[in-house]
Amino acid sequence: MVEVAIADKPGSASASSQRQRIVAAAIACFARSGFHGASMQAICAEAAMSPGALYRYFPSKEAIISAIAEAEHEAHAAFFARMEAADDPVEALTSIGVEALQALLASPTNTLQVETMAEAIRNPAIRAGFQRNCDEAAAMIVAALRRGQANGQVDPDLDIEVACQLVMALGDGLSAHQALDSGLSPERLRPVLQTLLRRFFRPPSTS
Amino acid sequence: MVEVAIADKPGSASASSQRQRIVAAAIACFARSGFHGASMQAICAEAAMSPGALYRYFPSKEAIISAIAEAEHEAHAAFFARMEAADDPVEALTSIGVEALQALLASPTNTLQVETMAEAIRNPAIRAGFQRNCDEAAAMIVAALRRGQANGQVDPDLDIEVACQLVMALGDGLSAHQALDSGLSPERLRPVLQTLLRRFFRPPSTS
DNA sequence: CTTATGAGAATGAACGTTCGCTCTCACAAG
DNA sequence: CTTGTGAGAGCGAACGTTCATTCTCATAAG
Repeated sequence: MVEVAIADKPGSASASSQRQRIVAAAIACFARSGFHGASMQAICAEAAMSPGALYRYFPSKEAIISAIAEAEHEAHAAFFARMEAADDPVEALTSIGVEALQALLASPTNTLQVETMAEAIRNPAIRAGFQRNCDEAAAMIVAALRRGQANGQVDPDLDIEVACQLVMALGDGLSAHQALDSGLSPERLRPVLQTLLRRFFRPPSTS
Repeated sequence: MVEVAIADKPGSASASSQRQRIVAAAIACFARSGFHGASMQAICAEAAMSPGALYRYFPSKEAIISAIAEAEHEAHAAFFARMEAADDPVEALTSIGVEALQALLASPTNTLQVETMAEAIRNPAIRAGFQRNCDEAAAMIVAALRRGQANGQVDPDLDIEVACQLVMALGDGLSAHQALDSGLSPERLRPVLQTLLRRFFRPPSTS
């Protein structure tokens, strides 16, 4: 599924491409059965690889989980980095939210979001990654909203930090609900989400 | 922790009180280690009961999980039932949201919310319960908001069903975030949440 | 030959669950 | 009152399975 572009070592199959093969297989298995429900044997089968070979590239199951969480972190970061360049933070939040949800719909990682959160509650390594993720995203969103306040695009009386937490919680909640069922199509969601964000963040009409 | 009020059978300890003892112990263990991380031995130890005794009251681990999910369902239903009697659906949503979050903070079930969602992705029985829960809550919220529209308390142009999904996702996201880190105190949250819900749902000011 | 790579059986621990036994106690018989 | 009985409740060792991980050995490349 995921192919590597650059060669790593002149060996038959580069080490990093083997790792990526394992990660892709693990994502498929974890999405199917959860972190604890998927066995290493199943991951080995999915990757067409023996346990001995797999353990040459990852020291433990947890290391694979961490690698996946790290990859998710980078994907998230890419989304939120767009907040930095946005002219209008409110419209940017809407677009990013809808697009992230659309991307999730077409990805095998959609169920892993909830899985990762559940794992983060108990696994300190995952938890640390999750919080770092949250903190980085929050920093970008808060900064963008503060800029918006300075530009008159965002209500200056809002408690921006709490508002940011609310918006991030909304995003995670939406991704969870969407992984579960929710015949909620992005097309139908978009205008309502846009209304919510605009009314929430825009300065009360004094015109 | 949980005491039974009505006698069940003239036996020394009533069957239903034993079940409640097991459920309470299981909640503690699941909150500590997750559904799959907690062993039956650990639940037995927490309940001060042997495996043989425990299996007299529950046929399997999954049955305990289902019983907990069912109990959560009833707790949720109690919250959302208040929507029916509310004069103002927007203010009711705010109060219910803050109170539910406060109740969660003081309860051992706070981390179970995420756990249950993760389990619902894969376990059909849990999933069915979760969806039933969602559907019932959505029905009440939608009905209340429709009444609000008729009374001029809610923007008549809103897509109420989608708006309801958004609000429920927000609630689940908040409970998840609060189980994970929660520098978010209910006192600080309340006014911001109130602002969000009011601005989202109220008719745009035409006064 | 040396070294990196992989296969796959083996390992020991831990799991959910079961089973046979013991204990307790209400109650009837003597 | 004492004794016998039967059933419900509980105990905890043991079972079979599955898991993550490791070990040994074969193979291919340099």
